[in-house]
Amino acid sequence: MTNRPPPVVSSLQDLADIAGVSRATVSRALNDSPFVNANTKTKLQALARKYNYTINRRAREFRLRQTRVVSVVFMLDLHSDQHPSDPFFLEMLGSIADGLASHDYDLLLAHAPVTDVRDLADSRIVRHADGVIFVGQGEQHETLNQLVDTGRPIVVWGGSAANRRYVLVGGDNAGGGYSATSHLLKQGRQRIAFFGNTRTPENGARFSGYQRALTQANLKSDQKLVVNIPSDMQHAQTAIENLLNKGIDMDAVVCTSDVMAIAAISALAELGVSVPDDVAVIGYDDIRMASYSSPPLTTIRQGIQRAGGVLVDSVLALINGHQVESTTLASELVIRRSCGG
Amino acid sequence: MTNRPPPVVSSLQDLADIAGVSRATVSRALNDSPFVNANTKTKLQALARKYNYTINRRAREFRLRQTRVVSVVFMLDLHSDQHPSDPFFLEMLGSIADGLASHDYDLLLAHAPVTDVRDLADSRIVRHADGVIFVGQGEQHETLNQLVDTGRPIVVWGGSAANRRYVLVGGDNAGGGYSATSHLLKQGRQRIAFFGNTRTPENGARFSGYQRALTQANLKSDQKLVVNIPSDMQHAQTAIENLLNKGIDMDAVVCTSDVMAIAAISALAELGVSVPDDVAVIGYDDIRMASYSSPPLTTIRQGIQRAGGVLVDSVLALINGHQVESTTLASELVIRRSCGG
DNA sequence: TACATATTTGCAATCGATTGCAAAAACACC
DNA sequence: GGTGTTTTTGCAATCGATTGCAAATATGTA
Repeated sequence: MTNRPPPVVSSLQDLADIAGVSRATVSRALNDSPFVNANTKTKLQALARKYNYTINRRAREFRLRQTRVVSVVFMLDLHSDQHPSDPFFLEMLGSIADGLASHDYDLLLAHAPVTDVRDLADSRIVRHADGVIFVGQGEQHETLNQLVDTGRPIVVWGGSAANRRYVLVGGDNAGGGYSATSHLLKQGRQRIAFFGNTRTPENGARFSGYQRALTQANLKSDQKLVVNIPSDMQHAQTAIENLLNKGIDMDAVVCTSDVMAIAAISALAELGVSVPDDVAVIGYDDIRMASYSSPPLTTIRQGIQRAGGVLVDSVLALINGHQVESTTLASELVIRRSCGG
Repeated sequence: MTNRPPPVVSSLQDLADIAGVSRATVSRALNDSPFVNANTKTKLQALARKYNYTINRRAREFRLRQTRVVSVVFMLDLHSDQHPSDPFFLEMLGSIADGLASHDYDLLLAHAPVTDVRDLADSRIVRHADGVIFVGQGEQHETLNQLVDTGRPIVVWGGSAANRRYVLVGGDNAGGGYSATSHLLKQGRQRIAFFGNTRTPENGARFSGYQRALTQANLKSDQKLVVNIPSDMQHAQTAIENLLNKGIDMDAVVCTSDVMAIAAISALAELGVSVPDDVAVIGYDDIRMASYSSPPLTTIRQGIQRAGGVLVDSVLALINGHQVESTTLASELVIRRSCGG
């Protein structure tokens, strides 16, 4: 087929030589500049396709001093020594990846838990990216505030917190906590436990919703039922075991994540407590597995798919120097069998 | 504290000017070259720290024509329209991320399902990275073979397949399928179903192990019990419903992933079938949730943590021009309640 | 045709780090 | 001090794309 010895085209100059124009013109043509004759432009673009040439990204980024990379940092709970294994992260990551890809940005995945702003600001995660998306605030609210002062475009998924200076995207956590709890109350549950690390803004808000629902039902929250633990499976399991061992009366649990709820249900079942008959359990996030667990999980749906898009749009807007407002996405109660649905 | 007006140090030249040497010397000093006087070297390194200067990665990569980036591509099942939500992916990703980070490489996450090699070879995923790790082969064995011919360093997590030319890292799938099945047989189960897409090399091997165990027990595999479906929750659920609706006799299910097993258990429970009393279920991967589901899941453990390290070491060795052997990691049966263990 | 104006194109500097080669400095030894 | 080695350092070219400015070409008008 191809009997022409294929010249190696590895730079604008090569293509310019073939076309008999200057590399400046080729550069402009491929970047769709208005200062190039329309015919020339089409011809050069066709030529680039023909020789399977694409602009050298490294050279371009070097010259333009940009990276076209956005870092994604998952804020791990420092009190939980586990690697992230919550599918919520994966679903969020997928949704962010899609959003970035559709804008031709790359996604740099950060791994390390974050403690010090200085370290962070100097790190590759931040320096080597045009912007950063943080998923969750952990207990690093103030760190994030300081980071925004360095002028870096950053966007955070999480809950609202006092004196916030960074752009926030998040669900309606107070509303979610409220509707979860009041749903259980409507079912006649009275002794409702709350599992989660309330020091994070997201969970703090969910907890306040939980309390509001109790107050509204003329119930007082019982400190013995409020279990302040990292949102992972191990802690949820242990918490159930502790409550049952101590013989604390309880007929429902509100968890701040679906994986906690799933682990709680398993722990209850292992100890012979029936879900939902004896104890109802409700999760948070509506990860895909929520509808496939045993029993299927009642939960608060956060629009994870939409979240990724909003996070990406926000960070790209910041990168392009625009003003960006924080966003709150609606949360929605999804009723399934785990609370007697 | 700092009363000296802080000079902005943004290039080797700036630092060289301050130190009164040439930028060549600074470059060599910061790269720990042996051709620099030890004193000079320490002095310059201290200076760099003091002025909070780090080498401009973009410039360096441009000059060196490397990226220090490794792409990770999750091979999605083309017959499954779902985004990845299997925690196996997340755990694998975390383990790869750690491995790369410890070698100072970045992780570029690829999103799109892959069909055509040409597209892939031209894509940013491949061009913009020094190497690529594929997680799973899907049904793209031949595509991967062709891609390796382009001379790119690629490493694949998966199962062995005929005429393979790429470097493979994987578990002992035939062994895993065999030990899962023979464990069930030892428990007296006779009508054992198999769920999974056997067209992928990994699952093909697991299926062959399943068959070998049956043959060894003088049982013939029943086509009605072999359900060829993508390894996701939706399909597993539907498969259970179909089998039960058709009244097909069965007392156990071997699944090619834990999420399938979890969904199968849920579907069975919803239809009033007890696990493990009526039907035993066994999964694959030993994701963290396996031990927290209801009932806890018997499964085949793949050393996911170790896998990431091996994948990373292999791809970096390829990038550095070394010869690399394929690796098979041991698989291990983990017995929990879901099969009566 | 001559001149003014608008469109296109090319020249050449630039981004910051690396490295082959040559020059300079340090050292060794007589 | 002179000469030969070995260590250090500096010079300057290079990677590939972008862009301000000037030059060239095309177009319009009298």
